[in-house]
Amino acid sequence: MADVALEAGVSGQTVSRVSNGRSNVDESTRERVLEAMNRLGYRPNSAARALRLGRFRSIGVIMFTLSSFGNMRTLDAIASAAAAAGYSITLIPIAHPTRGAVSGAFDRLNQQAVDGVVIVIEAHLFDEAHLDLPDGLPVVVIDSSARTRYPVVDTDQAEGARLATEHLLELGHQTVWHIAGPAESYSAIRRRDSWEATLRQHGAVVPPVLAGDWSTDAGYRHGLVLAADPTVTAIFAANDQMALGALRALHEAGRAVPAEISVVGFDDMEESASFWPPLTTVRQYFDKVGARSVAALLEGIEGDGPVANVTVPTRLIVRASSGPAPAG
Amino acid sequence: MADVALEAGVSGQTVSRVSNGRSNVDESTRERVLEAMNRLGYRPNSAARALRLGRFRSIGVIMFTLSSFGNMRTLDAIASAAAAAGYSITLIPIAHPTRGAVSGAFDRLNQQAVDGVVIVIEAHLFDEAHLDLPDGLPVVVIDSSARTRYPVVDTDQAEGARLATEHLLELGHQTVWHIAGPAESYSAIRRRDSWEATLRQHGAVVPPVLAGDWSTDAGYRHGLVLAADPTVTAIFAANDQMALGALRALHEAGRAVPAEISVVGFDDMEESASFWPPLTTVRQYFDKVGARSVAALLEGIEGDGPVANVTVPTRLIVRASSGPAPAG
DNA sequence: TACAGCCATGTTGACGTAAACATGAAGCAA
DNA sequence: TTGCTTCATGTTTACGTCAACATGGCTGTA
Repeated sequence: MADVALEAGVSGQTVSRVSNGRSNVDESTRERVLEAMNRLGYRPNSAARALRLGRFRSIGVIMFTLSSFGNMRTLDAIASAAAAAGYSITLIPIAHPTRGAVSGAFDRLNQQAVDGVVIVIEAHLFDEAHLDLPDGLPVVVIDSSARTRYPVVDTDQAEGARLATEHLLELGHQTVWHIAGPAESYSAIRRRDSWEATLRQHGAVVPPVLAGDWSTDAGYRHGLVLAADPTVTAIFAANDQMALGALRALHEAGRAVPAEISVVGFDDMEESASFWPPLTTVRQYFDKVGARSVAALLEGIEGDGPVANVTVPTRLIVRASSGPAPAG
Repeated sequence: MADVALEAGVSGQTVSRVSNGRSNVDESTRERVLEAMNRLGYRPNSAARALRLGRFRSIGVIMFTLSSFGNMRTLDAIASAAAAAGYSITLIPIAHPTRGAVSGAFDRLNQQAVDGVVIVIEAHLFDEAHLDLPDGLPVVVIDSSARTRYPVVDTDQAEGARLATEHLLELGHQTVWHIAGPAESYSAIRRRDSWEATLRQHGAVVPPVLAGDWSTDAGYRHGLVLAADPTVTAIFAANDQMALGALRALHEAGRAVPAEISVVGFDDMEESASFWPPLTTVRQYFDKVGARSVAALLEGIEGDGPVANVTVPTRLIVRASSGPAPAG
């Protein structure tokens, strides 16, 4: 900065004013300074600026696997929203979801230069009592328990599961089998609970829950079992990947979809419309979740009032994998 | 820091030494300082540290869509490798891949607090002449032209396409049709070129290239056309999503896979093994690409010598979607 | 002319840290 | 004992920026 000031024949303060777009600088001076900046390739030092201002203009995002469809879309939306607000994203991945790793990540976070944090951890794995985020650091949680002391932004899991289950019941199926997500996942639990509640509400028998782990393999394994059971006519998988695995199992077993068995997923991945048959599923608006969480966080950072929770609705996308229950 | 120093009855410098784990501090003093830190909830200020050291311990990642399978896996690997080296990741997304947006991202980058940058932009969209990264800022490019002045880490696209094409030729197919990626993508071009070269090398006819855009829709559209052509017996799609779209088109047209037509993809997404039929494909090791690019970048940041390019091999994963050419 | 008010610009200092140098005590060999 | 080394710790300073205050020229009015 001093070099620029020298080059332009002004003081450092004037350079600072120009670089921050302040109005009280003479036009000719401003141009001289800008030219000097270009000539010298001046870049404001963000560390010094952050030190001075006490703000980093950066948002931390804590995530487990990036490799899940939903997390990725959410991250994308968070990044876009943050960029639009002039914030950058600092990614804090947690490779192995052990409690120790989570604590470690939070410790590292304390050292990070962030003004706020979005936590995208769906599991019970972090015990809030044990993680001490710096006081006053705004936090927003995505896809977790509502029992946290931080604001929560989340998809309406219960509504989505209800839509899927009712869709199948309305097609005339006696009941709906459920391939669930892992027991540690809040969203998996909420989908399962809502599936069960919807069945009861409609007076349908509640079959045993099939525990999965979001993977195609889990869907495949349970799909093989279900395919062998002639009484099964409708399956609701807790995500599209498990639905895909189930579809494969049904194909291998020679069961027709949807003529003999209907399958419904959850997520609406880009590929789901091209599965064979194209998958009926519950669409989640991850982009909206991401955008809303950033908005909430920014309110926490720049605003003053308390931040409200946000629930994002879902939508049932009906495709060829679900159809009327077979006669008889 | 001053408070901690006062509380522990030492100088700020000693606090600094403790906080950096230096060895030349008496054990009793160290404990006293650590205790004071805990009592006061002291967190080192990363901005001040960065200002003093001129290092941020952060790596910038510039990406187009996060929502592509490969990018996501790569980002995951980059994040893990960076975390292992004590670096954090600053994500710089480019929402709309126009040239202006790219330049904007680079401008923003200049303001960012990063020690190096990984560029994951596969298209020609950025003209190096026009983007002025700060001199001396280490850069590694993933999945781009080898004509950049920066080190490149990339999957061996040509080898992968050759493996796929030869696999089909060896199964007795007269030739192989290709659903290509977008013309702006370097990796798409390399796969196409290698496909073509392999066909020629084996004396096979080279059918017209079918231009796609990575999407399942593109695969579906071209798949419908190919399904209607009785001479087509083998399809090599430039990625798994287009292969999935093609599979759907073939199903709809009632063409048997692989009895009548074989299909091979590229990427090996997690879902590909569960497609119907399970997809033969070329596996890319995105995690390796990510890890290597971070290693290369760190060498550029912390090392001194020139950084070499890295090529990561691929592997053909044979599944049920490819089989011998139909007789006659 | 005199004085107030405004505006562009300059000067000073502080943000929190760590490198460089300084100090002083303890240990050890001649 | 003397002189030299080693090691823990303290002091000073600079990193680059920007807020706060200071300065000085210009304009307009009484």
